[in-house]
Amino acid sequence: MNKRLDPDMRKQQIIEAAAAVFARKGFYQASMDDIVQESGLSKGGLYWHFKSKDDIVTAVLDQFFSAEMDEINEILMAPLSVSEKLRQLVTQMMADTVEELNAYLNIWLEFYAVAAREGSFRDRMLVYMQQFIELFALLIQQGMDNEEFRPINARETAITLTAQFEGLILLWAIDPETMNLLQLAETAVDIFLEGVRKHT
Amino acid sequence: MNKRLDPDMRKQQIIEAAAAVFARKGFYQASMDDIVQESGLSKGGLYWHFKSKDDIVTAVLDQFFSAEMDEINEILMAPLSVSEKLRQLVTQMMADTVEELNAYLNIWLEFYAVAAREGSFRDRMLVYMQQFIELFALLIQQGMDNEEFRPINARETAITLTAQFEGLILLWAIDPETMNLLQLAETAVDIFLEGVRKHT
Amino acid sequence: MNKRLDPDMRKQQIIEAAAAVFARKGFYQASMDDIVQESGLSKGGLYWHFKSKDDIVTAVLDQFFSAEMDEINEILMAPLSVSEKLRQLVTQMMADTVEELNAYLNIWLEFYAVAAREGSFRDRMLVYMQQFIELFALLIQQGMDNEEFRPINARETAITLTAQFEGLILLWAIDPETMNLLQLAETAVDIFLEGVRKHT
Amino acid sequence: MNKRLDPDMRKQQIIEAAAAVFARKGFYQASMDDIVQESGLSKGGLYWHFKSKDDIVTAVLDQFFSAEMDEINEILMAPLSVSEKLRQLVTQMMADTVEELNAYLNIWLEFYAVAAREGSFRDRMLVYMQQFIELFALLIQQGMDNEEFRPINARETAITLTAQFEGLILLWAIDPETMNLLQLAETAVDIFLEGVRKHT
DNA sequence: GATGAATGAGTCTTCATTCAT
DNA sequence: GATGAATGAAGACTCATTCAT
Repeated sequence: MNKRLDPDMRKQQIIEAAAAVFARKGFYQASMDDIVQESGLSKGGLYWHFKSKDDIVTAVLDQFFSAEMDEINEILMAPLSVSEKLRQLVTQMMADTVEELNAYLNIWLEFYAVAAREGSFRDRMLVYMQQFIELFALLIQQGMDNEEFRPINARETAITLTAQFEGLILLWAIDPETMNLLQLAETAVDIFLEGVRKHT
Repeated sequence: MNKRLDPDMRKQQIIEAAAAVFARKGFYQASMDDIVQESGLSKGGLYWHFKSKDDIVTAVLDQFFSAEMDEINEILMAPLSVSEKLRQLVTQMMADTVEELNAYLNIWLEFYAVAAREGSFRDRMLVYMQQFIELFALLIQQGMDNEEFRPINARETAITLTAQFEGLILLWAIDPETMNLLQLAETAVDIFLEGVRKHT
Repeated sequence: MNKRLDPDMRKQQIIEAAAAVFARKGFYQASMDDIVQESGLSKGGLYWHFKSKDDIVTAVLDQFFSAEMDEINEILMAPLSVSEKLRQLVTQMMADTVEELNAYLNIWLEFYAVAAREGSFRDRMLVYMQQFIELFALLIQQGMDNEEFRPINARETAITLTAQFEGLILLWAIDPETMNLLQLAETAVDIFLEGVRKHT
Repeated sequence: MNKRLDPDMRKQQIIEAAAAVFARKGFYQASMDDIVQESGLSKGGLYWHFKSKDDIVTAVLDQFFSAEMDEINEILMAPLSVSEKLRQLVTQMMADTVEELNAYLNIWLEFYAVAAREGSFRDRMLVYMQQFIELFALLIQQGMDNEEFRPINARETAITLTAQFEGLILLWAIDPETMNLLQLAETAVDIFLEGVRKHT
């Protein structure tokens, strides 16, 4: 269709089309033809840039992960108290989820499902999860060092905290009408911070 | 193969076969032929008892839900302090998850993914989630009435708590080797209980 | 369902149900389950009385033929001039077609289609057609003997006449809204009678 | 099998294969696999050019109709008396039927059956029938204007005439051994022309 | 006689992938 | 690089028929 774009831009174009289609239909429900139509390229064109459907799925997810990680890292750099950073993070991430990620939430959920079943996907997921947990663990360790938090196991607590937010997104994805994700997240942070804070 | 079972037992037989197949391959990856093979029945036999593949999926999930709800209800009836009940619940549910539910975890995750995308599934999911949240909310209300807990919004806290456990299961499903689900759950309850307890 | 009817009545019950279903869906579109439902009997019950679906189709058609032949014979016995008999026949048969046969017209048409393709059906059809033509031929011969008609080949003319009416029913079946079958049939007889009448 | 034909030729190739199969087995008895085999294309290839079995059926019939209409139109253009044109038409059409259409007669008959039952097919059939009747009506009107024919209702007579020929084909399709279609058609035209001719 | 659960070959259709152009 | 026609295995589902009860 459009001729001679930079190959990376073509890939990007395909990834975006695929993401839109996957969000609408799920990885396995979506067909290559759907992606063809959404992308405006031809069947052969897709296969020139990606060698299989799984390849496209993987590319979509990688892109998704790195976008999320970038954002988190940025917030963690800010010069705030640990408690404050946690609040920020929550506010920011949930606001993102509600706004722009909304459309891609389905992909997110489906990826958990697929990852739990298939090795190659799981490995990619693990890398991401571990980075995420690592960041939280550092933050928590910092909190203990500060004496903002009481002594706790940093890694376990980090996992717990990650789980808390993934879980909230999960529930909200099922019932966005009744639930206010931002408000719930704030309640969760409040309880968490109260639960780990050092009584003086 | 086997002839003339009680119709309910046949349905049960099919549901179990289907659950096993779904756990292995996922709802959409699994074919009716897979279920045929696993169940030992014929294609037509399956369709005699269930009118479509979706019908089987739904039956598997309903069964799954009601089993879980039964167990939870049982624990909630026990004559314990609210904090103790919460600990019990966690210990019990996570132990279950690790042991018997293990095989069906994949189904669980995939159902979240599908539910976020398709109405009929979502509705079933909502009913379950609401029951679950409701139970937690009651427990928390009880905790406040007891003066075990400080004044908090019971429903929001219940959602938060549900999210915490669903989230933990989610993460653990991806990385069961490194994570100790029971231990993590206990850490989570500790923090939670500390976070909501009334200081005297 | 109902118990112990006379076997012939059971057969009749099945034939009627089948006729209704076939009219609605066609021989091949209709399933045995459709007939089961319409008849109120069970699957096994149907197969007790008829050994196959084709058997039921055949029975429906035989019944259909003999009903039509009876009616025609009756009219031919009446003490009228040949021209008058022809008019009567037409009036009667077309009125029947419009009224009661209406529902079964589809069967009629489909049977032609099947008969043109399959031996066993064709043979049954032939017997009926030949009887029909034979009757017309006799009538026409009578007309010549009477000197109502000019000398013509009785058999060929009979076939021609049969074709005329079958053809009218055919066209009308496709477009019953615009066509008035009775009127058309009268026009056809008029032209025919004028075409064969002896000028004196 | 063959690669890269002109798309229209491919469609034509499929239509011809399908027509052959339908003639042999009927629309509903024929399977897509039969057409695949007859056409030498693959399953996917068929579905690339036609989106469903019904689509193929429709294409076969459209082609069939237009071929027939072309031929008729040609004859009607000839500079002959109306009576002569009618004779020509009959001779030509019946000769065609006997020769080349022979193989496709079954399709013709089955289409009547299906058309009487299903809307989309009926509509296509109606268009064709109306064109056909229209042509005859014009011819008859011409005959009256010429004073070849006595005053009659042109449309009704046209329908009658159409019915006469469709009917003859119908009967002949059931019993081609005993009947001489050409001869019968001539007898029919004779009687018809005598029945409508103006006595001077 | 009658029931309805069970069978399994067969149906139409989809879809990831390939490849001649 | 790109196209889109072609492939064929696989999918969900149907249905005439059988047979234990």
